[in-house]
Amino acid sequence: MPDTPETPGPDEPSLDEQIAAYQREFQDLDPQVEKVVSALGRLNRRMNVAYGRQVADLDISNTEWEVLKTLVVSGAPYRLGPGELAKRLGLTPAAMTHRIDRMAGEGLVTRDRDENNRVRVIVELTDEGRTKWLEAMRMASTFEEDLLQDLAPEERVLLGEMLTRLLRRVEDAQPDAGGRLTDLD
Amino acid sequence: MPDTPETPGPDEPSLDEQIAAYQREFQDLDPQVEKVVSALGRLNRRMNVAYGRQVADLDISNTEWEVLKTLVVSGAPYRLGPGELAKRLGLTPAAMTHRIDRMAGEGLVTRDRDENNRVRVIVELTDEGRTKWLEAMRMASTFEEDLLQDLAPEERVLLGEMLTRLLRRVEDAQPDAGGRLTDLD
DNA sequence: GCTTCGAACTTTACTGTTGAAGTCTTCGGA
DNA sequence: TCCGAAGACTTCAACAGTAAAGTTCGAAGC
Repeated sequence: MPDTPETPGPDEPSLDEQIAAYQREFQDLDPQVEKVVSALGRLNRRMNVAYGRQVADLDISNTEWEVLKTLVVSGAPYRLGPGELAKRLGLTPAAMTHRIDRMAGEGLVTRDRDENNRVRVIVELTDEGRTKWLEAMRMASTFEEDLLQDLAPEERVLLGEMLTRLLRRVEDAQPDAGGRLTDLD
Repeated sequence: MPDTPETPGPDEPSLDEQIAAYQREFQDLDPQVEKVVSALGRLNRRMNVAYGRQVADLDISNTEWEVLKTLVVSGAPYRLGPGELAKRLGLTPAAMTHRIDRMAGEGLVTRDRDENNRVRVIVELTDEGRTKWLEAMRMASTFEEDLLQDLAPEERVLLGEMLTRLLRRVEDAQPDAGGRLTDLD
């Protein structure tokens, strides 16, 4: 039997137990804030595991799926350079080189020199890559619909809106020396 | 200049642009659902980068901080076996062995054989490890407070409650063959 | 009291990522 | 035109993680 990375935290303490433990050690912790943050973290871990399992059925990895998504989002003709891909995925260019190697080998993308500027490289989605993306997307959207099944339509909108507000706070914050999230506007 | 992994997605398309792109390629995508899911993903990526930068000031890595948190949550006397730690962190035991090696070398934890059952190993938080956790927690809670500054107190509670509902859906779902999230109760 | 089984790590080989150095091309002066 | 600097990858060495095999101890049968 393989040493599986094991579904994260099977008998890990519940969210409330976890927060209670933190409060015992660190009194001025705001439990409301901590609940939001901890739930976000756990939710994401679980979701990534679920996505990974699903796309594995298509013989691609979670990381390859990320690349496919990025190319699709860039729109037709589904082309980006390795550097741009790396930036958008938060990877080093070196990692991107290897990832593209693999994916080109699997026929998900092609890698070619830009004839107009021979320093540049163009990574382009193949039809197979586009098909894989579509299949993954279909599976993902089913999963996501299941995940949100307990939320009424208005709640979904509200949740999306609140998360967007948080996102705006992190994304628009200029890299402040002290690491504080500065006021916008 | 080092090849930095670069703050994820500096000029990545906005959330709405991204969703619009998906819809062009995959018509029956529910934009409300997708907005929630994409915002969750992005938020988490940004937050992890931010945490990583903050704890780096304490000379620990994000992954080491995870271990410290897990031990603190377990409560006094802050002891767990490598296997249990691995399970809670979603890692293989092998990875845990190396992580503990490193952390023991840095004085954040101790590693000892259990005298009552010499197959078992006990990882215990040191005072230094506990101090690091506390400092990291202080920085994190400031950041989290900043992050949530645009939400009114009632909104924070509501957000936490909705996220908990989603979490319940993923955590309680039995590993269903088809990957569907089954109905509970 | 052996022996076998199973549990709890550890070790080894391989894969993927980072950080730093190297290569190749383009561009902007001297 | 030629040179130097900058940009865009790629290569290389070190490190972290996974999978699978190995080790060691404890427990359960015979």
